[in-house]
Amino acid sequence: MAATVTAPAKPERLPGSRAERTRETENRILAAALDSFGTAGYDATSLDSLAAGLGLSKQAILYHWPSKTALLEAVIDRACLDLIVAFDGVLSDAGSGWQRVDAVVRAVFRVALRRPELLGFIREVTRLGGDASARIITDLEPFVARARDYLGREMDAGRIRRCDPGLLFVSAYSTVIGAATEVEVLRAVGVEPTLRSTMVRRRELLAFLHAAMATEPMERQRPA
Amino acid sequence: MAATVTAPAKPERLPGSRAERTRETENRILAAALDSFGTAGYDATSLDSLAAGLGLSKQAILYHWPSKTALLEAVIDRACLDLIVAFDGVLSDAGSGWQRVDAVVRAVFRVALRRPELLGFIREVTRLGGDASARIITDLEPFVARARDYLGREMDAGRIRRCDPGLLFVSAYSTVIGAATEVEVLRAVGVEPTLRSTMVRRRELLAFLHAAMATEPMERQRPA
DNA sequence: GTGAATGTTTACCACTTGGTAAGTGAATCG
DNA sequence: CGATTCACTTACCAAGTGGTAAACATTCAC
Repeated sequence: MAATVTAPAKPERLPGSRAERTRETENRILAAALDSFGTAGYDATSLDSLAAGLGLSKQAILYHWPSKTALLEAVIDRACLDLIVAFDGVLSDAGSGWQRVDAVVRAVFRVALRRPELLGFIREVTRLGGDASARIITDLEPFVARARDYLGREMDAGRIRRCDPGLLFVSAYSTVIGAATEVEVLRAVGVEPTLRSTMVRRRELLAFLHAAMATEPMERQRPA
Repeated sequence: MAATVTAPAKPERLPGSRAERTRETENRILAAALDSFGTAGYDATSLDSLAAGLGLSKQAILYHWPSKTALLEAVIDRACLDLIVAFDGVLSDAGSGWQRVDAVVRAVFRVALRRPELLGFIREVTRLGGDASARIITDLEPFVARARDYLGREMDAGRIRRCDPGLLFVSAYSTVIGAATEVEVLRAVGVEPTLRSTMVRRRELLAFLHAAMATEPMERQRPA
């Protein structure tokens, strides 16, 4: 017995103007590419599989971007935009002193939990090197500059141990990204990536960072 | 005028027994693969290019290992062996307390300078995930266990801030590996990877780690 | 409604990939 | 010496790669 499907067979027409629909398509492609690039890796992602996952043909992708590397560049810009959006609030209105570092670390872990592919993608791009790395660095430059300036100001205020802001930034960056993304390494030391352990890890990391950077004793954490 | 080449045209026969020569060939393949996997990446390395760089044909490689993944596994074992060799002395006879961490960090930077592809390869394998990650974790397990035990003992002795040894290990691992390998990120903050800056970076990182981990003030560094 | 722009598909291509099959010359062994 | 094993090469293949060309359907502008 043939089931009578209520929904019509072929329409599947999304609402909105043509421009809106194409923008929507491009967004879907960018999101899927970001996900696959960030988890499977750039080389391991073929345009065919990418398109198949979206119910499109490869040439649909190549219509919106002329080549795979052009798509990569678009994904880089998108990822950086997402990052800036995710951190902008935190960097702007979070209080001064250690609260700010605390807020940033929390934001990183939030991103690592909700959008792990985003951090994985950043790491993947820095691994690819070449033009891709250059582009991501350019995109995030104002971001990095703000962080470095902040660290410099906090040092001047005596709240953070004085040292080279750039190098301190790299140390903190590696530590945070590593703790948030090195799932395999965590497994190696017997830490399963559960939600609970992630929270423990974050607290542990904050203690680590505070001990490494701050000069004042850690303030009381915000009440649970 | 044809130059009279003193060396005979075709012999190029390496000395040693047949077994020795094949072992030599396998070592050369493993070294080249480790290098390419660690810098260009596993996916970006084709057996053809690998063989061409060695003056061999691809099938020569497939003679010694039945597939590319089998070669990867062999390279993983080799890389872990190299790592253990590079660190064994340091972990055994280095003094107690903070000197030991100090010695380990120095060893990591030594490796990062002399054999950057080795650390890059470790990172690449943890990125690949799956069986490869499992294998590297198994290979390095005794190593990690020693490090964790050491951290635990130092905590008991009150020389290192008490916390979860596994998580502390991950933090220290990410920080050290990141500082040693994240060249692109370093460039982003304006740190060019020169020898001089590397030494500064190492000192900076040691201060960072010491502040994060130790309970006692840092001892005088060994005289230059 | 008509024609043009737009988004997408089918068809195709040159090239590279990991891997197989068969052959070859030298080293080794009886 | 002769047979065999060994290390390796040439020849080849099916599958997949990024990318091009052209046809097609839909939507928009007029």
